[in-house]
Amino acid sequence: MPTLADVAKVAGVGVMSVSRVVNGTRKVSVETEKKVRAAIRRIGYEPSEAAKILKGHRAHVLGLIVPDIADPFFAVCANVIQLAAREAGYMTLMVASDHQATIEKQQAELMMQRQIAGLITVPMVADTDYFVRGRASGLPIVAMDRPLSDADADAVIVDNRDASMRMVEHLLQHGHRNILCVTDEEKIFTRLERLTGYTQCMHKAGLNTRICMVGPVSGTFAEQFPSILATEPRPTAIFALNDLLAVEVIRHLRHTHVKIGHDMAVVGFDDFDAATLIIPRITVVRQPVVEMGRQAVSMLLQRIEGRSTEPGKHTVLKTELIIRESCGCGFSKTDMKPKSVSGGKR
Amino acid sequence: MPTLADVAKVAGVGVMSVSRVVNGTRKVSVETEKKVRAAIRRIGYEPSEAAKILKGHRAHVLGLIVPDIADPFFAVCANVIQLAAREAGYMTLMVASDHQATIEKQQAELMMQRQIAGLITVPMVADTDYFVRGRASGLPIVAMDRPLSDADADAVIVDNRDASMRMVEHLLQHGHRNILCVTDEEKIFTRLERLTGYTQCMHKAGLNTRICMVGPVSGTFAEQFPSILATEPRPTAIFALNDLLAVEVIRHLRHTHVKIGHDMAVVGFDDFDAATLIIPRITVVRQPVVEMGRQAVSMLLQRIEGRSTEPGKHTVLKTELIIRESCGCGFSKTDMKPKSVSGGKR
DNA sequence: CTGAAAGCGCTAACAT
DNA sequence: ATGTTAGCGCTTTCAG
Repeated sequence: MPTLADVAKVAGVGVMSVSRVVNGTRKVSVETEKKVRAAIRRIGYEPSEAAKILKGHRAHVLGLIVPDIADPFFAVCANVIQLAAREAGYMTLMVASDHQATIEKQQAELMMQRQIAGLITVPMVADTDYFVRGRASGLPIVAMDRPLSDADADAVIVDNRDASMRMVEHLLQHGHRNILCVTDEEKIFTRLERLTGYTQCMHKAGLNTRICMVGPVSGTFAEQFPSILATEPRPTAIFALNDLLAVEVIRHLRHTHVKIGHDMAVVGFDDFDAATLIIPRITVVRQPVVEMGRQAVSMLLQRIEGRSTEPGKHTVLKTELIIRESCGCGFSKTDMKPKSVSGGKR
Repeated sequence: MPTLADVAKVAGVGVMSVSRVVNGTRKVSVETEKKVRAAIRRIGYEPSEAAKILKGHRAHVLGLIVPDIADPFFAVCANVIQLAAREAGYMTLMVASDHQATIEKQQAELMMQRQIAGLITVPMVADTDYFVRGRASGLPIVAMDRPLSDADADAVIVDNRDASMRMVEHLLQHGHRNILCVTDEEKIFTRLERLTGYTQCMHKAGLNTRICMVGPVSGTFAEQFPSILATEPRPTAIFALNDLLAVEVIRHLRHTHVKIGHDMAVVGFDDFDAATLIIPRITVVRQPVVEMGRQAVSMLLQRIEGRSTEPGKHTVLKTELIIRESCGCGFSKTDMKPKSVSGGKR
């Protein structure tokens, strides 16, 4: 591993001239530059990031914490983020918090020790102390999918509540009055917002809410659904608050031969591959996953490069209602065309 | 940021005592240790990895290169690997090569510059020069999903050819004689092996092969399928060589109202969520994704910790034929039970 | 415009 | 068992 000093020796100049050429820190005579460049190529010099960090610089590395990399939603996010980071000259230290705030915190601190230039996180709790310490030490942080309570944090989120309301409204227009909302036990921002959207919309229409909570404590959807069906008034539509829940619901419905779209309308939050393979195809709220990732990196880079010093901004991205057939909407020629699913470019 | 020297000063001992306590390098008197530990806690010391790297140590970081993090197969791999790495005290530098050998190489070299302790890669070409340079500099490398031609490389792969043969055999047992194999234009190990398995099995049975290549050059499946159907003998079964291709096939079949399982048997390689949501459910070859990731990390750690110095081993993992209904097999009570999909723990 | 020296935090090697 | 020193590769500072 040749060092800066080696280059200097070969080029016959001082170390600082080499440093200046490499970093373009200051003016250097054309002749010196030529000699240095030649020497660099000749011995194959590559700067040591470790030495720079030791001198107080930050690593050209971004940190990324998501709950689960295997989750299609986060996988697409992670992919975009890593790509954008690479294009900007950064590598990505990526970790799954496994939905645990303790792991999230621990990994965030390890990343800080490594002098990452910035951090993108899908925080498990809105009130993280590592975030405060991070900001204190000047580390830019962008929250994704869920905001941080700290007013100084940038965040990229979507209009969860609004999306939820639009979806429920659509169901109401189909004449549904008893809409079951399926959620899980996680008390996270997105779920809560979506639930609120559902509740508000139902109440505004003068209707009762009906919520099925799925999870280790409450049990699976399959376990709870029979008794839900047995209780009047029977729901005629199901709104699943994320892709995983939608899949669970659909799977159970298929198993029990409840005909989706006929016996029971089914709609979901998050678009997923299977949504267009099933007949009828599932109506969903689509989140702009790719855009979210791009935005997060863009905001982070702004902070890193010191271009922005204002207090934290919340970028709220628009969701899209993808009306297909599972809500009761009829088939249409254009609707039946197989569309490429966003984010699945391969 | 308190340093080792700071701790030494506060504890009233020499720097090396502190270093020894922190790293457990050598015996230290109980008293000194107590003083040091107290001082560390008091001023909140945390070791600087950069300084260690400068001293010639390696970072406690693993590199991971996959073609595409958004691809469900690799997303699950990545998740497992990152988890196993974390459990072993390593962070993971993760990057998508976007199926391009140039990006793979470039990122691998950046990782090496950062002094990663080991690298797991899904190589785009079997013959990478960065790998050679890596080994030369003592960097352990494990290839995943596809082997490297270098005999000294560890690899974790599956029995692609055998799996393919078993699948085709199953189709033959159903009485199919004209089986269409759908593949893509990527000339990668897995695809080639699976194709070979198909071809060998067909030839062994005295049957002709029929291959539909999908890609930018050849065109989409939808474009080619009509003419395939028009040509005698008409295929009665389709074998898609990966999950993405299977989805493309299924989507087109749905669109053209070809009834899967009745008009046309459809089977795939790689299990995917949608496979069990569709009726009939899709018969597939399941790869042990989680096991692959775990194995890769385990092999890498062995090398890193110097426990193994033998030449490269190829670990070949067994695949599993998941017989469902799309191949023509009848429904059975146990088969209909919704199973949890491996790797999707959330 | 260029160079020399000091030092970032750590540990290997050598004292004690 | 413990302390001291030198130096990893780089940049900041100060002198030319």
